[in-house]
Amino acid sequence: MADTYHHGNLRQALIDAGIKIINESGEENLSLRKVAAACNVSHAAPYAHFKDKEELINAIKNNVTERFMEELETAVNGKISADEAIIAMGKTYVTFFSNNPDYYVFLFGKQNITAHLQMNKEYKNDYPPFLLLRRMYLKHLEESGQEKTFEEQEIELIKIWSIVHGMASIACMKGIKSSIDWNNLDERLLV
Amino acid sequence: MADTYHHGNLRQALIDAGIKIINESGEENLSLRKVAAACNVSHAAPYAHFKDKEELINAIKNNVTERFMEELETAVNGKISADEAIIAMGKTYVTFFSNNPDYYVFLFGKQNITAHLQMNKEYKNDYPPFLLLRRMYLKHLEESGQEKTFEEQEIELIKIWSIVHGMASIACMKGIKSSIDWNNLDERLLV
DNA sequence: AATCAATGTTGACAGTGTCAAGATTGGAGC
DNA sequence: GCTCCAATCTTGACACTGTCAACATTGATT
Repeated sequence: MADTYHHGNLRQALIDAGIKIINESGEENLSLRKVAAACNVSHAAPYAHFKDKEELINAIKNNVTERFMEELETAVNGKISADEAIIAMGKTYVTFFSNNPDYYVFLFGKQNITAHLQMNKEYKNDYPPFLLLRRMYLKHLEESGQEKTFEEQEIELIKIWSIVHGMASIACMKGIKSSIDWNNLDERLLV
Repeated sequence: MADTYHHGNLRQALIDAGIKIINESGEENLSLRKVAAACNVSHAAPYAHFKDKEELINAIKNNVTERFMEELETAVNGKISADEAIIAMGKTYVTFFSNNPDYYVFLFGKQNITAHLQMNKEYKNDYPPFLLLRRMYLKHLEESGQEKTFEEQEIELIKIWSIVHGMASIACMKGIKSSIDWNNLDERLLV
């Protein structure tokens, strides 16, 4: 038990402990009771901060997504053209999950992203990485002087994202990461 | 309890019951005890046929993969050129998982495909859909008179597969299925 | 007919998510 | 300072899970 009855910032401590457990032994090893124990707190204490096990997991997802977004934004910053920025995003996307396959499975594994967004209360508008991609894509259209309907834009966006997402998915698999680099990514992203 | 002490073909019955449960209420609702109960059999009976819960799940995966392969092969059969066949495969791939999002999450959700292959004892060589794609791709190279090293082939193959896999992944998400058709799939698959 | 390996049952164990009831606390208002 | 309340945490319980060991039943082989 902790020195004080009240922990201070148990909510964030639970999230951090959860991430640590996932990194060390995978999501299947994450239990509310272990997370609580890691924070020196009784097994039902998390229920003061999270309605569910699911709600804790979503909080962790948001936390990981924030770290991901930081990398994406540094990759995009400094790039002059939108085309460069999109390619850089794609590479960062793939690299990030290559380096953290646990995160990939954790984020996209059990439930699809749409479901994740629905659960997500803090990010009520959209999935942040996707928003960033849309911004860059609109810039790309502008720079290349193309005109597209909203519908066309959305479809093209989803396709670009599908490709990057699929590549990341594959890149996470064992053995592939080392033997492949996505150097002609641009040929496929911007047709 | 069943009429007879010995069930007859409990192994397959367990697999079928497992698939039914997954379709009706998702994988998170699948437990050994429920599967056993669905077969009118005691809670420990599955252990005569599967070492683990994981081993039952892998058996179910193989079963679903077989059904998937049947659709892929009918899609490919009858196509004259390899290019047509590859596009048809891609569309079937996306359509199959659009129609069965539960299967997608189940097959590719928790563990990546490589891990799935390692667990898989019956299909010791490779993942069948990937083998089919490789056959078609080699035919494509032949037909278009291209020469590539083995290394180049493998990389290109993985990239094609990444794209299709990513598209299927996206297509599984709610709302997207209806508003998008991958009609210019060919522009991306065979660069 | 006897025997054995395969198959199925029963009972137990530790671990899980969840809830209800109560204990402890910091802080707002007096 | 004191009271009181809402937030936080503990304790104890419940049903459910995967897994194992010990035992029961069976079909097939010898």
